[in-house]
Amino acid sequence: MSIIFSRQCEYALQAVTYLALKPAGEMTSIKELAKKLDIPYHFLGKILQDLVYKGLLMSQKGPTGGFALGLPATEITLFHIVEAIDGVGFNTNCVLGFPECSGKNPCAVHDSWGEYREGIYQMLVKRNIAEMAKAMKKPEYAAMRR
Amino acid sequence: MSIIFSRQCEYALQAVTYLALKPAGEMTSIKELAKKLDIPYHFLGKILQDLVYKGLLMSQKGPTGGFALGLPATEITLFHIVEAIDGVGFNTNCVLGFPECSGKNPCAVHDSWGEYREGIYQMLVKRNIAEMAKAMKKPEYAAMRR
DNA sequence: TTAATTTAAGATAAAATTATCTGATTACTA
DNA sequence: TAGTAATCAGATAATTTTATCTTAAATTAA
Repeated sequence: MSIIFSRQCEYALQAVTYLALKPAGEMTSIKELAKKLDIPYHFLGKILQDLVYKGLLMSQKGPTGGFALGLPATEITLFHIVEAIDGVGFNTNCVLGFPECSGKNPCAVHDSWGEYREGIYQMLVKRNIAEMAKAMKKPEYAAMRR
Repeated sequence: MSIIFSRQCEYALQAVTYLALKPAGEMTSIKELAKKLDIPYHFLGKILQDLVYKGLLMSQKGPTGGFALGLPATEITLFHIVEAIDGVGFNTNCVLGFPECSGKNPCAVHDSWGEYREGIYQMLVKRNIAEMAKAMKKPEYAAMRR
């Protein structure tokens, strides 16, 4: 299957977006996130831990504990999350896997892929979680929030 | 790791390109392909079998046997190979994995991703193996052919 | 016809990713 | 202080992808 981001990364993007829909400062439990977003509980726990470690989220233990954004939603870009979970390998290697392909020795699609790659990169850098959350607020997305 | 095409798919693209560099009608063994392209022998065998089944390659058993293109190199597009190995899932689902995202209920990057996806699709459809092979003929790519 | 060489095919193994289980630690509340 | 609910952390399991092993079947050539 052709894919861009790992499942972990998709889960992370969804969870962080969900958190951005919450009132500032409110903590949300893994339980709620896993249930509403249909993500495996413990797997999600690991991912959130990772995001806390990277500073994108904050967490608190105990009753009333949970997770919340570690930065203002407008300051968390999609790229921050992708980078934290998947790393940035996607903008270095040949898209077709040719080991010899490089700027000096481009394969036949090297240049056009370069443009798309840069465009995608810019998309990730420019779009933040507040924007993602705003799109999710539409009534059609009600399922995500309840 | 962020990735677009599976490793199998990368191997397939490289092997077919290698075959396109050979004189028409000449058979090339898995052994040679695996060695020159540094791809695991038996794994490559499976992939080539698949491509034969899909009609993109032809094969012959016995001494002097091997694999060759099943169509003129100009008629095998990158998309043919990607489709045969990875399927076409990459141009249907939300790039960020949001289950509710669709044309009716777009996530914040739905539209821009749509443009890149279409561009990448066109790139795959328009570029054929003859073009890939031509790029590989440069001296810098000598490693691929010997 | 026999030996050698190659693909075909199925079983198995290894590695990576995804998912689950268990117990420890922390913190709130009654 | 005790109980409860939550994250933290490590081990384990399941699944998928990648890779290997073995044997069979086909084809060529001596």
